[in-house]
Amino acid sequence: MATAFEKAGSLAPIQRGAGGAALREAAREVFAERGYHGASIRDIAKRAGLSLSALYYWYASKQELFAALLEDSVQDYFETCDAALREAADTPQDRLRVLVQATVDYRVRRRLESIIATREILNLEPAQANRLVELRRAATDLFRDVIADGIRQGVFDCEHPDDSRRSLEAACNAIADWYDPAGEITADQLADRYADIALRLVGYTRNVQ
Amino acid sequence: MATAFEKAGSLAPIQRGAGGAALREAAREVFAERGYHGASIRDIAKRAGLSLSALYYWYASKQELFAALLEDSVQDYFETCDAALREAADTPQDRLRVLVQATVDYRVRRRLESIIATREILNLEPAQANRLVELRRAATDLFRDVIADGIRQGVFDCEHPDDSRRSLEAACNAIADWYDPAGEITADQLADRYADIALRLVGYTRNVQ
Amino acid sequence: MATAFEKAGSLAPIQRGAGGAALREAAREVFAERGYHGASIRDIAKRAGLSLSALYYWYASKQELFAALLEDSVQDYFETCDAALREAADTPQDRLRVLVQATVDYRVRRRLESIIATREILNLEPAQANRLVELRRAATDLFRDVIADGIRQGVFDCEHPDDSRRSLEAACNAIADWYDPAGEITADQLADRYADIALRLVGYTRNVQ
Amino acid sequence: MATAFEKAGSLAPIQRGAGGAALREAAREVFAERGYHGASIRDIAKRAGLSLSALYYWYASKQELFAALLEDSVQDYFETCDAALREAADTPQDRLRVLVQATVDYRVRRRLESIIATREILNLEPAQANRLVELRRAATDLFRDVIADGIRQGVFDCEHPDDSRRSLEAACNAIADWYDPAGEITADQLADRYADIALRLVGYTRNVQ
DNA sequence: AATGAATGAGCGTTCATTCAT
DNA sequence: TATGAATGAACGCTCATTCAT
Repeated sequence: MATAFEKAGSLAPIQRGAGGAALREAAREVFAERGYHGASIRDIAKRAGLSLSALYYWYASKQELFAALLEDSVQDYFETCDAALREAADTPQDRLRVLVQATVDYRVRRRLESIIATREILNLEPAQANRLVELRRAATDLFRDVIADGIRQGVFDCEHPDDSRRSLEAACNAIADWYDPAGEITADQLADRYADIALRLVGYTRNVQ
Repeated sequence: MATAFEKAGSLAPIQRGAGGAALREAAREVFAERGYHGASIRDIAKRAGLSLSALYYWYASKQELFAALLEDSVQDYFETCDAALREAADTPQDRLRVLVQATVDYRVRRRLESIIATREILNLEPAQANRLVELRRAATDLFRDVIADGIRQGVFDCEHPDDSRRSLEAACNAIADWYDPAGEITADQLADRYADIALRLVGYTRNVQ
Repeated sequence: MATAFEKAGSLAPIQRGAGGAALREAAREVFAERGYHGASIRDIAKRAGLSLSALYYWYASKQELFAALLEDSVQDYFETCDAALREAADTPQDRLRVLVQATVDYRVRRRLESIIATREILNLEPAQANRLVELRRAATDLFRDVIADGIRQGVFDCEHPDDSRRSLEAACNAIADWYDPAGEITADQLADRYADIALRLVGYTRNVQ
Repeated sequence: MATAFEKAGSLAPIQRGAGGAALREAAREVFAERGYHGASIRDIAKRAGLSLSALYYWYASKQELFAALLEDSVQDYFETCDAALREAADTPQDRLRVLVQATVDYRVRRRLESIIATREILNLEPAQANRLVELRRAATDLFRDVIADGIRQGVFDCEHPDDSRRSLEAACNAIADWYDPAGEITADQLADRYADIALRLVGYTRNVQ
């Protein structure tokens, strides 16, 4: 059973050598709360229970810490989508369904990083930003391809597929903004609902009506 | 009958004048490009072609300039929605349609403020933030009410109306992020497409199929 | 008559608008005492009787303040030499004599800058450093040319003119390190003595023996 | 008879060892390149191929490493001068000649330390600085005494012996700034030339003309 | 004899803001 | 209506140094 002290979590004294992980965790929270420019490295270090200079032992700069966070998270998203697709049945409707489920899962599981990545990617320095924009575009392409397949096969009815896709991605992104992990809706339930929403958006008619 | 706009109340009219307008215009751009904390009032004053001190003649602080921008923009949104609703036919499907069209129109017309309001509202000081969150909730209520009406009247088929509404609002918000005013899609075309998307999201079947 | 308060000089409150001059004066002293890296801009601002941020109103950076100091001083030296040569009689011995006198005058008159320029020029950023090295080389060329003339005309007897020149310049440079402006030797006396030293170094025999 | 070196006393011998030697070598270079304050012990440790902490095994502080370097070098200078004087003929002109040759030899052989000692002695803490200033004064006395002897014996003709001495020392010091060990002039050649310069400076006429 | 991890003080710089005119 | 000059607080970061192993 967690003691009050353990619940305080990030305020507990950090074990020697565990500074890097504590900093990443603190950075996640502070960047999500205050944004890149609003977050000071003093805040982050303090929340991690470390001195300011310890941050520079683990990361070369605020920017590098920030980039490590996003890189890790976006990579995770892409791999989550990829894995989901590999196990999906080979119909567009099922592939779209698992893609959305993977996305919702990711938005809930890595809620803070999602918020950061959506809101703050412009604050990455060009080199890193390009890498992540590339990865993000690859994820977008997964959606685009599945939708295009569905239309080609006649199972999706959708005059402006890009609008549907953009709406769908925006809807999924927004989950991170309002979802309450302590609330009553489980991630799985939410994933199912958003999969239904997705099929509506692309005009898949058979199992919705 | 009091409109949603009137219910939300109003502030003293924003001070107008050559310098003030130049500052608001510059602030719009700089806040949108770099975010609240990333934007410095030196940048804003310079872009407005004014001295740093002049900014303090027009606005008491960075925060007030920021708030004025958002306030102005959110009021505009309400007026737009209100006007649209007043002229709409009295069916849920038509009311939802004009609501979405008004929203899209606003997102395109006030693109930069939209981006700012979506991304940076956390940087408002509590008093102002509460006002705007209130206004925003009022906007959300317009959608909620219309959707609830449609369901009650049996013209919308929608198991989780809150999810549909949130998806719809997120989709509309996102337009500001990708829409290119110099591109080929006109705001009216886009508004129509998103009205269709809205009706799909709420399960309005008659004039879509 | 100077009051005790006026003597304290740099500690007196600075008149509004006079910050730039006070900063240059303070920088002169602190850079000379502690070197470029040893001098902190907080020290400089404090000695100038200004806040740290005021320094940044007048100069864009520590480096720029430093460069302004050296630029001004080296320029002064070059002009001093040039002016002296224009009024000198046209014999090598007289030209060398006024050149040395001008140099001694400069080393005494701008003692602190001399120390800084000699010791710290490597701490200038390349662009500025190149400019100053160029100016310095021009001054060195004045010496080189005069000595070469004297040898060609047979009035100087000097097997290794570059060694003589380097020794002479080093001797003059060093004056800034030990000269006490409050001591008994006047700058003019010193200039005469060093002119004699110069003529010995180049082997000018007629009026020395 | 106690030599100047013995009079100045000596410190405990510097600790020797692989790591320590590598550190001193690295420190020599880095201090010479960037000055005391501009050199970081991280740079020094890295150039020595050791960890930062290892530096603290060998030296108690940056200051101690710095002092060890200068101490070592100045002691070397004294031994060089002493040895040279012991083998010199007992005339002022020969004693001055070997003193200058020893000095030039030292400036060339210990070029980097020479630069450091000349430029950075102010950065020594008082205790150490006093010791070295004392040693330096002892060196100056060697010159002063020889010159005074020469004047007393009538072989030097020199109205302001202190100016001659200061010029001579400055000229020798400066060698470290421009001498190129890979160039064409050997240290011995240079030593001869500077010995001639010295005799000119003090007005020794017989074997120069 | 050496290391990886951490610290507190201070660095140069920028920030939003205010003062005097 | 504006400006030029100044401020105190905070920023991201580096410093010499120490601790635990």
